[in-house]
Order: sequence, then structure tokens, then C-alpha cells
Amino acid sequence: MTTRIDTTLSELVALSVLAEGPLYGYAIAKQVAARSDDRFRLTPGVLYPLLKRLEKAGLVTATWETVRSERAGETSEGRRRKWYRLSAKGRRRLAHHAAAQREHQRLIEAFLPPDAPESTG
Amino acid sequence: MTTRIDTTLSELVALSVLAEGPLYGYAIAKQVAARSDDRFRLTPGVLYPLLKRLEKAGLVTATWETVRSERAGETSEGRRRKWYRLSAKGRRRLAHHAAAQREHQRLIEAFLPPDAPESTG
DNA sequence: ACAGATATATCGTTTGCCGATATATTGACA
DNA sequence: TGTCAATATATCGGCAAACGATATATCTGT
Repeated sequence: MTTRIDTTLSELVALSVLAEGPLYGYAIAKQVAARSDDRFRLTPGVLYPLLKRLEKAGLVTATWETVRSERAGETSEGRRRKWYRLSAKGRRRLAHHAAAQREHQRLIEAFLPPDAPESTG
Repeated sequence: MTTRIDTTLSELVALSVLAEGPLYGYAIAKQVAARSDDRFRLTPGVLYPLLKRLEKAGLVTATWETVRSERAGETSEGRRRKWYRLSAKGRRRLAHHAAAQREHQRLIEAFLPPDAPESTG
């Protein structure tokens, strides 16, 4: 098998943050942003299609939650949250992705100019 | 500017091998394969559209060469080779890509499980 | 009452990898 | 001399996925 030129980083980061516990979609995006110092962003147009793929592939399982606010009481439908939990299969996939990423990074080194050490003069 | 989730690795590796001197398309592909221990491959369907993009973007300049074989002498058209040379703009782009890649890799670390050190027991 | 954050989701566009296919030249070997 | 693999360029259609825009609704703070 040949390493793909094009890696699915979004899948890696989503599975990665889910490895520490179940999260709902919006929280996944926030977590990814936080961990990357706000430089990787899972925008809605990326996030929800991705989660749908992950669920379909059996990498995560999902359950709905309805949050009723104290203010609104029983008068409203409440906010919907869809919680995602990493499956055993998802955990294996994450491990595979992580290994592949490390290998990937090692290979890319061969195409980067050598690290310039601090100037000694 | 936000780091793209989807990085164009093919562009990086092509520019990278061209940084050491002009090459023609096929040679670029061979060089990329060689440097990556045959794990990154620029297949024709990737390579030529890529080179067209690079040329159009002014990152490389191209010149045709016609190689006449000794055997065939003047009886044949000769094999065509299109040589690509990194432009100043291309060199800047490469430097930018390299910096972005290093930053990219640093960020990804935050999503990989900690390196397991050699077992001490 | 209102604005902004939270929360989910879809849509069309664009990008670009990928495998297959096409065409031609050249070199090695029988 | 014939044949095959390697060299060399290039295009095509299919497809996966990122991206920006848009839509809808709820909740919180002022």
C-alpha cells in the first residue's frame, strides 16, 4: 500500500478529541480549535458531513440529547445536541491514523530544507 | 490566515525537488519517489495537471528540449522533454510551504497520542 | 427587546487526487 | 528483426472532500 498524498486530517482531529470522551458536534469544533490554538477550524460545512461519514462508517456512535433551559422551563422544545462517542473501531482507526501521520511527517522531512540551527556567529 | 486543513503536499514535493535544479516531469516523479522511499508517487494524472498549475501560477518556467538518439540519428523526431525551472516566486512559495508544513506538523502533534518512550521495565 | 453565542444541518462550487487511457520514443535483449 | 519494458508527455471522467454561504432554532447576557 502506498501512502496517500492527500491525507484526511479532519478525520484525525475529530477522532482525536473524541478519544478523551463523548462530545457533541459543536463541542468537537471548539475543542479542535482550542487544541490547535485556533488554527484548525472545523466549520459547519466540514464538520457535519464529516460526522455523518464517521457515523456511517461505524467509527462513532451517536445519541440525541435535549437540553431544557431553566428559563424556558417546560414551555420550549429545548436545544438539541447530538453526542458522539468513539467506537472500538474508531479507536483502532485513530491509532492507525496516528501511526500513518507520524510516518507521513517523517517522509515529508525529506522534502523540507534542513533545520537552520541558531546562528553561532 | 487560518491553516488549511487540506494541504497541497504534491505542490510542496514538486517544488522541493526542483529547488536543486531544473528537471523534466518524469524526472520529477522519479525524484519524489526516490526521496520518499517510493511511498509518495506523482502519477501522470497528478503530475501533469500539477505542473500546468505551477507554470500558470508563475512558480516554474518551462522549456522544451528535443533529445535525438544516436541510434535513430536524424531520421526521427526525437523524444520531447519539458524542463521545469523554479522561479524566484516559486522559491518563495517553497519557503512558505516549508514553514507552513513545519507549523502544520507542530499543530498536528497536539492531536497525536504522546510518543510512547522505550519501555524501561 | 435585542444581539451574539450556541447548535445542527444542507447546498452548490471548486479543487484536486486517482485510475485509466492514449500516443510516441527509446533501450535491451533475443 | 521483433518484441517488450522503460521513458516521456498528456488528457479524461469519476469521485471525495473542503469551503463559503445559507437556513433554522435555542439560549444567554444586557
